[in-house]
Amino acid sequence: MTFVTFRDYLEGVPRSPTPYSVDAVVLAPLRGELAVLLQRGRARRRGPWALPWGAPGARERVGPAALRVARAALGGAPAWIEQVGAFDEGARHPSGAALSIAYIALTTERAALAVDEEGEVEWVPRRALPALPGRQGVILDAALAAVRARVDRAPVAFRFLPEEFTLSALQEMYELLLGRRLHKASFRRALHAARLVEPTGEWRSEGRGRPAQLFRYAPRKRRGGQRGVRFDLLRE
Amino acid sequence: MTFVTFRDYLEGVPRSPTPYSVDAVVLAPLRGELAVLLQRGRARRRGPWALPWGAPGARERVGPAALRVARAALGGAPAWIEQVGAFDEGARHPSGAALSIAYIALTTERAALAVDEEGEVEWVPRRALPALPGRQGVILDAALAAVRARVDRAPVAFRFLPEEFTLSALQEMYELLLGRRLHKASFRRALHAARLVEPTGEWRSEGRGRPAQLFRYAPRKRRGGQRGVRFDLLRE
DNA sequence: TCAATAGTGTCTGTTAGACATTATGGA
DNA sequence: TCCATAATGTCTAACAGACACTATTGA
Repeated sequence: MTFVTFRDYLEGVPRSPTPYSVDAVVLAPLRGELAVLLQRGRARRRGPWALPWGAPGARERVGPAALRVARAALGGAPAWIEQVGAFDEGARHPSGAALSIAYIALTTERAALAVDEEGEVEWVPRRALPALPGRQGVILDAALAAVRARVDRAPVAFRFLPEEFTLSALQEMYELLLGRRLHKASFRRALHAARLVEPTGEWRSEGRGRPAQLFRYAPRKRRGGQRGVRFDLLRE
Repeated sequence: MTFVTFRDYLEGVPRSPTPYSVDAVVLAPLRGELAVLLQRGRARRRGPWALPWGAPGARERVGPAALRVARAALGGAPAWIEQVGAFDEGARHPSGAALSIAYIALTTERAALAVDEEGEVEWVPRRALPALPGRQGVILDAALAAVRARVDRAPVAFRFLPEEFTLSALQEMYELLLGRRLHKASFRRALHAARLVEPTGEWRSEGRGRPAQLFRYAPRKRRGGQRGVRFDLLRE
């Protein structure tokens, strides 16, 4: 590996050199698939694709820095942002940082379609994702695994949907995130039992078929704790 | 201003004040409770209690650094170590680092009892935990929450047990981690259905009562995927 | 013998999944 | 009218939890 000069390093990216970078895995549902927002490699970087990243300012905390990076890539605020972890596997980060803090940022399909893909960024469907070089490949894999793992732990699915949504749209989102089909009646039974949504009172007619009632995310306190131990969820 | 080279930058920066610390939440079952290994505050620190922490060396990666910190506190290797995340909340870390990478380290009761508590460290039961000052309080809370969240996702309970264990011991461990009682027959039914353990063929007689068969952790491939969506696990 | 713990069989209420049916719009 | 989608009711197999019972050791 050839080291560039510190001058190049300073001009290249971070204003005050920080020892760690912040990397954002920006996700959205797009045409029935989960898609990741990738950007063209910056100047002097070979790889054509990279995760959006940045370096926190001297007094900037990593959370706000990640939000800033995601906003810059999206051209607007994501609906949700959450840390995945710290990574220092493999070769150094493109920024030269020894350590990289990874975040997942979620947004709606509507916002995803509004992104200017003529610019530096582009939505890449999960199935067509390139193998990102070095550490960013590890981060991307970990982020996608984290989304899947958190689907039934946190209201991740709702972050991908607009304020008001149909139950069919919600079910499709869960199916997309889980990668398998769900049973309609069971899905709705479990959803209502969990008291996670409430009807808005409005109905939406999209093309043919009976109009669907609109719901919003409105979690209520639940009586009783969970039961049993779900050994069937155990993974190595 | 004279620009140094990137190489100088890399060698220079992380040496004296490291920009990030590594903090270990070392956990073990102890006398029927989950306990955390805390250490007396270092020189020039006021707080009587702190999480074991360290600073990664110039070329040391955070994972090995965390293992080193946990080993030093325990006087031996933990059975398991896993990253929780990166934290920069609140006031600076005792080390002066802006960022702290937190790990959970698990070990058995046997190893916990072998720790020299006359030294700098001491096991503190979960119910008696002091409110750690500043960022370490956040890290401790997050680590305990992470353990609870990962119980039925990863074989966390097994990491707290020796190689060979009785099913009663395993159930007690799950009850300790989940904070609630489990039903014996259901527990065993679910456990065997998940094909996670296999009998060693030996039996252990501890005091009175019928001897218990010993098992080891031996996960086997499971047919069929999980069902349903566990909305009852959803948390804000 | 009793006490204590291990391990298993059976019953029952609950529920996930399957299936069927009704409801309501557009073409 | 037919078709497509929404929404819900009913049936059943599977299962979690409760309970009871047997098994096997030490005191």
